[in-house]
Amino acid sequence: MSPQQLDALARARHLKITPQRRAIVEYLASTEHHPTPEEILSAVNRRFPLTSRATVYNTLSLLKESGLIREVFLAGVLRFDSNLGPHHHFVCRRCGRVEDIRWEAVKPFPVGELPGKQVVDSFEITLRGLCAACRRRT
Amino acid sequence: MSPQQLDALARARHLKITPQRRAIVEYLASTEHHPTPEEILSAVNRRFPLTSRATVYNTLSLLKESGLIREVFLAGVLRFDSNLGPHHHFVCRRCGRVEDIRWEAVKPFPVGELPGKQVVDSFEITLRGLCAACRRRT
DNA sequence: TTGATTGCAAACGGTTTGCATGGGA
DNA sequence: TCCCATGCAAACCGTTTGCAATCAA
Repeated sequence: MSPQQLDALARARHLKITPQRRAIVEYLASTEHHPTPEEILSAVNRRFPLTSRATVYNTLSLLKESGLIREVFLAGVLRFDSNLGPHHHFVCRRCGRVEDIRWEAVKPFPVGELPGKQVVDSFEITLRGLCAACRRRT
Repeated sequence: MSPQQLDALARARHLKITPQRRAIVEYLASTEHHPTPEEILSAVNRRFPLTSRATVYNTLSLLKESGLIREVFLAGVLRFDSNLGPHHHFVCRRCGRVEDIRWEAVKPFPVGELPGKQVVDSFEITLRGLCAACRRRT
């Protein structure tokens, strides 16, 4: 997701580009870390100190509904991911850090029908273990 | 997990077997559905109408710490799974139903080191789509 | 100008905690 | 008897909502 996409979205849906929205979008686009709403709030307020929690939540759900970011629940925590390409997630069981894992690093699972007649249209793999930094620290 | 395991746990850790704990364990052992704490509370209270929310949460964390049940967050909802064997989960995007998927139904992912030097010790696959019942109802 | 967006604060829902009572071992 | 376990209610935490004030278009 990029700030230009925000402009396009604003034009398409007659939305306003406020400083708050711009700051949130820029922050999300700048990090590969998967921030929680609270982290987004404090990151944004470091630059533009008058954004409220409600605005952060509003903007996040707007971006999510427009498909510019993805919502991901990892270990019971709500996070937002601006990497829209297919990838998996790695969660460090020591420090809680979340990292993206290249799609090709994991054998693909064929989307389709399961033995129980369910139709699978998407799936996600969450890997758990120790991140490189925590391994060194062991 | 079985009621006998509860007895063994009680003896090993000097814990008491109360009617509430017994009811919770029996309910968990009886269902393949992945109940939330609230569902467990009302199921248990249908039989033994004086179990409090706090007792349900206490007992669940006790069982979890003893390894008799597994905690699983699916779509932001806390659920408990008494199926301890390796398996995956399917979440129906229409009705929210959660089903176990046989481990062998999905190609295994080799646990080990990733390109980014993370060490993976476990992983979970969450499949999303339509369950058999919702497919028919479409 | 005007309606979308904002900040604030209250409400909310699920989970946790503190504490006095009660009941297994 | 002695604590462990319980019920209750309050506290807590992240998320949502209602509303009057504000500001981008």
